[in-house]
Amino acid sequence: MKLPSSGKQLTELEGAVLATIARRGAMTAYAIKEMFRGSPSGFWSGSAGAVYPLIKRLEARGLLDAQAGADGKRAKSVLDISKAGRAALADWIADAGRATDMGYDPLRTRMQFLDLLPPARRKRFLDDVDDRLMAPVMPDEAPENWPRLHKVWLEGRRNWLRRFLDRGK
Amino acid sequence: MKLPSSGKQLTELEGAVLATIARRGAMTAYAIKEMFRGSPSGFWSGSAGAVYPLIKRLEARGLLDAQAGADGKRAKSVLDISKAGRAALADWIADAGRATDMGYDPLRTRMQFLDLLPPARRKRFLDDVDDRLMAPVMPDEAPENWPRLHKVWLEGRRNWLRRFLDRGK
DNA sequence: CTGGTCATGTAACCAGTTACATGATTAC
DNA sequence: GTAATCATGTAACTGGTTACATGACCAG
Repeated sequence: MKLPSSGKQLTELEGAVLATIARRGAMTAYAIKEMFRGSPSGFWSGSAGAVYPLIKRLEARGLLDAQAGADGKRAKSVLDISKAGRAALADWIADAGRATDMGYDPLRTRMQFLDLLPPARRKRFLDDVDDRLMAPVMPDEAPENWPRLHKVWLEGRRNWLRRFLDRGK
Repeated sequence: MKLPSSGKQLTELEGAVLATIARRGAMTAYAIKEMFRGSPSGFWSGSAGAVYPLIKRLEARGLLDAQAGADGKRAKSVLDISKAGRAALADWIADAGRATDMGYDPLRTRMQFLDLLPPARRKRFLDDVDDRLMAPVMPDEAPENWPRLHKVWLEGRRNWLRRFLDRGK
């Protein structure tokens, strides 16, 4: 009704997959799956049941080109982003509306209801959270620019938490 | 296999609903639905198709008590949190593991792939995001403590964005 | 020749979504 | 009496999840 662009917009996972291929160059579905499995977010599990159907979808929409890659001798299909794929990707990234959506933040959600915990338990919880935010959880095989972003993100998160708690007196 | 507690853990929406009832006191499913419809997060739409089945689930698990409230004369069922519900709620809030999960952050995801945008478009995007983060989007009927949290959250977000961009040189 | 990794997939399930439907009550 | 809101639901769909299955290839 209000989307004059192509059919429907990419999901977050679809966009991220497309972006990964755009950056890394042609790769197999398996390689993509493995990259997401190693991501620091528990939100994307990189499960086969998500990735393979997703690839099929993107292919069907003409956003991915698959050529049968006889790299050693094993049959595998190597995926690359198409022209249309790049356009769709740019639209997905540059979508400021979606970018500024609040998203899904389990810490924020819980902070909202902190007062429902008895004080002792609340303190234990906050200490625990603080410890975990301090831990430099950095999976080895993360994409190159993840670590920096992740680090800055964690810092921001600690600052936010502190600020919120301080202002609450 | 590793959860000695009761059956299964609450989803984020289930936890938030339980918490809302705990804070507000007994209310109808409709009232809950309306509260979530007005939330600043596009993530929770407060759709009937989500809320009503969810209520049934919580009731069936004994976390909610429903009494038929003949308030005027209209038949409606007024929901209140049970003893077991309070316990489950506390466990859900105090779950530091889930609280420190990265969650689902459309801005973070896109920042990761900023370099894939042509410079001009990147600049437009970032300006647009900045504007939107400045806008004091404050729905009228938010729960009392949302506004403050939301404000601090937006501030933190702007700081993070700036820090990330600065450090990128 | 055996176990790990590459590679691709499917089936059953789950918790959401949109869209629709129904009816009672209330405000004007 | 009529339109908005209160109140509750259902049906069809979607994009994930876990768990399972299959087979080729490679290193020891």
